[in-house]
Amino acid sequence: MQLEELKNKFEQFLKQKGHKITRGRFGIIDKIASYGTHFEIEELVRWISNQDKSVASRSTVYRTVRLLQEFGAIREVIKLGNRTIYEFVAGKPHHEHLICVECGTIIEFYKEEIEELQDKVCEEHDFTPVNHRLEIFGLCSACKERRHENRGLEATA
Amino acid sequence: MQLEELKNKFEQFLKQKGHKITRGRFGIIDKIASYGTHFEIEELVRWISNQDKSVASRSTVYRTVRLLQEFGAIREVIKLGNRTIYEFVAGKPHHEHLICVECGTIIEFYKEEIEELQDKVCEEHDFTPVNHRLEIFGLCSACKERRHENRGLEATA
DNA sequence: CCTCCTGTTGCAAATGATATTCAGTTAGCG
DNA sequence: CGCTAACTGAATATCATTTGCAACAGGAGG
Ligand SMILES: [Mn+2]
Ligand SMILES: [Mn+2]
Ligand SMILES: [Zn+2]
Ligand SMILES: [Zn+2]
Repeated sequence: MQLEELKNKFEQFLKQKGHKITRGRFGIIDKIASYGTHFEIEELVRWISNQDKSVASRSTVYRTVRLLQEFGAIREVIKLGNRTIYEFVAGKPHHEHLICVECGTIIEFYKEEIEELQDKVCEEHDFTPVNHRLEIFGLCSACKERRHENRGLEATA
Repeated sequence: MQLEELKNKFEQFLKQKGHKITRGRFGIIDKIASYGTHFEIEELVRWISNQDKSVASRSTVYRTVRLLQEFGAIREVIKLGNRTIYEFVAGKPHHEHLICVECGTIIEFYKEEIEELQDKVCEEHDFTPVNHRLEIFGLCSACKERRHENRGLEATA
């Protein structure tokens, strides 16, 4: 399993920074990995404390998420209003997101051509890209249908 | 000037929603228009209160920015950490942003092909896009140079 | 114009997410 | 082991944004 590999690399990372290898930090990684999808920190905090309060406190979760971001295992993938949605990117290939503003459904996609065009744009502006985020907000097919139905009822009322 | 036209349309918008035409709301529009670039709300609040405290209070600025967003004259264009950068889009054509993480410089760009590819992706997922945001974070040319210089010094130390 | 009703404003206080402080606890080098 | 620096949890602070509320001002109708 590549989760172990990631943990090893994270260990290296911590050592290099003069940080310590602690139970809490690795417990959090396990929790995030088993959570399995996009998550918000508060959501994660609640989930962890429901499962096993001894893993880590809210403060440690926030601190560790930060470390994992620096390390590169976690990305802020969606910023909607004052919510921040993260993703565990262990091994997962890079991708972007479609977000349904009605029901919150998240659809992932990857378009090579878009990536290439971005590089082109950066070159044109002598800009060195480090990372990027493309968010497309709209309605998923289910919500679009639901809206049509409702509109129909209103029209006949 | 198209600012007047925008104000007229905003007036229509307000009436339709059962809202009132007030000095404060239009004063804020003028301030945002004359501010001229991307802005953060707190920044705008400070700027307005430096210029003319009688225009509007912090609360009214927040409330009005919200209205202008609904109306479509303002967009949240950049979300970085816990900062939100807005833009007055009156008449300005749609575009995306390159953001220098070192100095904060913002470069605007527009790539038709990227827009088209996005539409394609949405179709493929039966998703109805409402709006989108593409943020590319990295280093502007000036900051890239500066880094190289520093790296050079460190290397010889 | 005046009146009245409703939406609006400013301020203070509430939120909610995230950061920080600090005192007690551990990791891990020697 | 023993020590010291890093870590942790709980409480507290911060920062942006929102909300409650009492005073106030649009604007429709007279
Ligand atoms: Mn994803
Ligand atoms: Mn812009
Ligand atoms: Zn949906
Ligand atoms: Zn720069």
